[in-house]
Amino acid sequence: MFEQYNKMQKAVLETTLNLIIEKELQATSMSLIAKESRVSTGNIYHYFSSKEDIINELYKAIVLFNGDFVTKSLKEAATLQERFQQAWRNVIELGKQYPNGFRFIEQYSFSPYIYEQSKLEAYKGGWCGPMEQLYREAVEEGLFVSLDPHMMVQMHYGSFVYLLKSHQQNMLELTEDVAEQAIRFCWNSVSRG
Amino acid sequence: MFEQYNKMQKAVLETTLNLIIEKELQATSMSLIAKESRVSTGNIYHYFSSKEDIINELYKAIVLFNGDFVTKSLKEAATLQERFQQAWRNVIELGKQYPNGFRFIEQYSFSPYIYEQSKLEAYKGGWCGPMEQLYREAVEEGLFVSLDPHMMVQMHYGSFVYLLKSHQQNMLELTEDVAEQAIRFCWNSVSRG
Amino acid sequence: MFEQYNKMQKAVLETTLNLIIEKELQATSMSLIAKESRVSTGNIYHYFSSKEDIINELYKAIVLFNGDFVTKSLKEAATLQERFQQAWRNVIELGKQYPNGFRFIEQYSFSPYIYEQSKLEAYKGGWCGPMEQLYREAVEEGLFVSLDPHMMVQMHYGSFVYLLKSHQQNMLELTEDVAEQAIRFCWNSVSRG
Amino acid sequence: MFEQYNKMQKAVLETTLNLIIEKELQATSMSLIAKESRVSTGNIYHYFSSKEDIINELYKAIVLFNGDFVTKSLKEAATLQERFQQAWRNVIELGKQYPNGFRFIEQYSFSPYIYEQSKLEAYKGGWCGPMEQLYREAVEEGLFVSLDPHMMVQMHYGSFVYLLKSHQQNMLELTEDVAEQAIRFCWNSVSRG
DNA sequence: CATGAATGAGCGTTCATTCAT
DNA sequence: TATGAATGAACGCTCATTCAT
Repeated sequence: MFEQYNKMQKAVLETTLNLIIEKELQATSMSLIAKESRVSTGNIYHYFSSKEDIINELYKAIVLFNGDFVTKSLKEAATLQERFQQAWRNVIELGKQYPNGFRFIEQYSFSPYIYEQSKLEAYKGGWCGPMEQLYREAVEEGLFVSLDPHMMVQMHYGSFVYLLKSHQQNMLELTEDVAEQAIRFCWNSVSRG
Repeated sequence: MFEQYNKMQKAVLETTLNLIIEKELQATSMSLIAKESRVSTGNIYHYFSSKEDIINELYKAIVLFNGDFVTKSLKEAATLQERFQQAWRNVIELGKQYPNGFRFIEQYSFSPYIYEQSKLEAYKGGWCGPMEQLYREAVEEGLFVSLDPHMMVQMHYGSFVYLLKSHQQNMLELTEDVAEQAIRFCWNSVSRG
Repeated sequence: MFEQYNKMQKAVLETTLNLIIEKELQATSMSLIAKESRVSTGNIYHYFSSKEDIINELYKAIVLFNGDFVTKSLKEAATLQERFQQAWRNVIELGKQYPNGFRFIEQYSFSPYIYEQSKLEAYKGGWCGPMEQLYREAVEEGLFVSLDPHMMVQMHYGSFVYLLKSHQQNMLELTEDVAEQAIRFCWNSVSRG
Repeated sequence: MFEQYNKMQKAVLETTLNLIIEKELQATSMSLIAKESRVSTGNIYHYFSSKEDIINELYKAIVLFNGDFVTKSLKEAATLQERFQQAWRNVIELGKQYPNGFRFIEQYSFSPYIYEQSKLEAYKGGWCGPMEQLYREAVEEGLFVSLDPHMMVQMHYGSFVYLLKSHQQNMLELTEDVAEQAIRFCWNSVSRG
C-alpha cells in the first residue's frame, strides 16, 4: 500500500489509516498523527495541504490499491466463471488481509469529508468498472439472467461486505469453505443454468 | 421516529440525525445542534448527559424503529415466502422513506463512538433475530439450502443495502419492479426449488 | 449556628459551609447547594439575591457566632487573668467544635468575594473589640507590657490559629494540657510579672 | 521569583499570582491569564498541563522561594539568638517585599486545589524543618522552655502572619521598631531567661 | 411559596494551522 | 527540508440566574 508515495507521506498515510480505524476521525488529531508517524506537524504540512487532504489522499490510494488487488490475476483465468470466482475470492482476501483499508472505504465512501473529485478519481481506478464489464459479458453470452450489471455487482458486493463484517465481528468464521459457498451462492442467484 | 421521547429530546435527536448525515459527526457541534433544534445548549444537557449520549440514544432509537418497521405486518403473511418478500420489501421501503436513519446506522454501527452496550440493546430490539428465525424455518422445511441462516440473512441484507446505496447515489432507479427483481434474485440464491 | 435564620435559609447556609470546606468555592455550584440542602434553585433565589449574597451572609453569621462563643461567660470571670484565660480557651474550643466555620473565616476573611461592608459589619459584632479592650485594661493596670493592644491580640490570635491548624492537620494533638501551656505561653509573652 | 522557569512559564506564573490575589481563583480564567501574560491559551497548555497544574507549580515555586528567603544568611549568624532574630526578620521582610506570594500561600495551603504531592514537595524545601531544628537546639541548650519545637514555631509563625495581615490591612504600621518589638515578644514567650 | 426546566455567557481545553529558526 | 513553539477560534460542557407553572 502507498508504494507511490515517498517515505514521509507513506508514514503519515499509514499512521492516519490506523488511527482513524482505531479511534475515529474526530479523535485523530494532527498532533497525534505527527507523534505516531514521527513526522513533525510542520513537515506534514509540507507534504499535505491540510488534514482533509490527507484523508482524501488516503481514500484515493486505498481505492486504487483495492482495485489492483481485486482485478489482479484476472486476465489469466480462462473462463468467465473462473474470472467471476477469482474476483470475489480476491475481494474476500482483501477484506481479510487489509481490514483497515477495507473498513475505511466502507465508512467514508459516503462521507462529506471525501471530495466528489476524489470519489470520481477513485471510481475510474477501482474495480467496479471491470467487474461490471465481466457481468455484462456474462449477460450477453446468456450465462446470467438479463438484469442491470451494475445492480447485480452492487448486490453481490454488498453480500461480501456483510459477510466480511460478520467475520470481523466474530459472528461467523470466514473459512475458505464458507467463502466458496458464498461465491457459489452468488453465482446461483444470477446464473440461468 | 422518536415517538417515545418528549418534545425537546425529539427536536434534539431529529436535528442531530439530519446534521450528522449532512455534515459528519465532527462538524456537528453542540452549538449547531442547539441552534438548529432551538433548544439551548444548557437545556440539551438537561436531557442528555453528553454528546456521546445523544449519538447513542439516536442509534438505539433508530435501530428499534427500523426493527419495528421491517417486522411489521409480518405475522399477517400466510406463507414463508410471503413473509420473506414482505420483510425485504419493508427494508427497501425503510431505506427509501427514512434514508437518513438508514445511512446513520450503516455509517455508525462500527464506530467506536457507539458503546457496546448500545449495540447490544439495539440487537435485542432489531429485526435480525426474527429474520434469522424465518430463514431457519425455511431451512428446516427444506425450502432453503442448508446454510447458516445468519450468513444468508447478512448476505441478503448486504445486497439490499448496496442496492439502496446505488439508489441514493442516483446510480440506478429503485422502482417497485427493480425491488421485486431484487427480492426474487435473493430468493433464488437460496431456494432449493 | 444560623439560629436567626428560617429553616430554608439555615439549610442553605449550613450546606454551603460544608460544601465550601469540602470542595472549594468554585466547585460549590448553586445546583449542588440546591440538591444537598433540598431547597430548589428557584427558592434559594427567593431567600438570597445571589451566590455572593449567600457567601457574605455566611461570613457575617459565622463571625457573629464566633464572637458570641468567644466572649460568652467572660463577664462572670473575676480577674483580668481569668478573663484572658477563658477567652483563649473559648477560641480553642471554637476551633475544635466548629472547625468548618473556623476554617471558612480563615480562608475567606481576605477574599475579594467578601464585601467590605460584610467585613465591617462582622468586625463590629466580633470578638476583636472586646478582646482589645481587655488587653488595654491590662496595659493600663500595669499587668501587660506597654505595646499596642491590637498588635498583641493579633499576634496571640495568630498563635492560636496556627496551633489549631497544626491540630487539624494532625501535626500535634491539642489536648487540654497543651491548650493550657499555649495560653500560659501567651500570657508570659506580654506579662510584666 | 520563578528564576528556574523559562520566559513563558515565568510570565504565566507571575500573571496568575497577581490575578489570584486581586480577583480570586475562580475569577482568574485561563483566557484572562492568557491576555494579561501575553501568552496565548494554546501555548499555556504547551507549558502547563492544566489550570490546576499552574496553581500547583505556583504553590511549589513560592514555597521554595520563601524557604530560601527565610533561611538565607542564617549560617552567618553567630549565636542562636542572632539566628532566631534573623529568621523572623526575614519572615517579616518576605511578607513586606512579596505580599502576594505570602498571601497566596496563606490562602491556598489548605485548599483541596493543591495536591498533597505539592504540599509534600513544598514541605521538604520550605523553612519549617530548619526552624524547628533551631528551636530544638535552643531547648537542648536550656535557652528555651521545654515545649514541643513544632508547636512553638507554629505559634510564633502565626503571630507574624497576623502581624503582617494587620499591616497589609493598614491596621498597624509594621516599622522596623515594631518588628523588633514583635521578635522580642516572641523570644520572651519561650525564653527561660 | 416552591419547583425545576430553560437560558446563554463563559469556562477549561483542544486542535488545525502557521511561522521563526 | 525539518522542527515544534505559537496562535486563537472553536469545542464540549457548566453554571449562576430567570421564569413559567
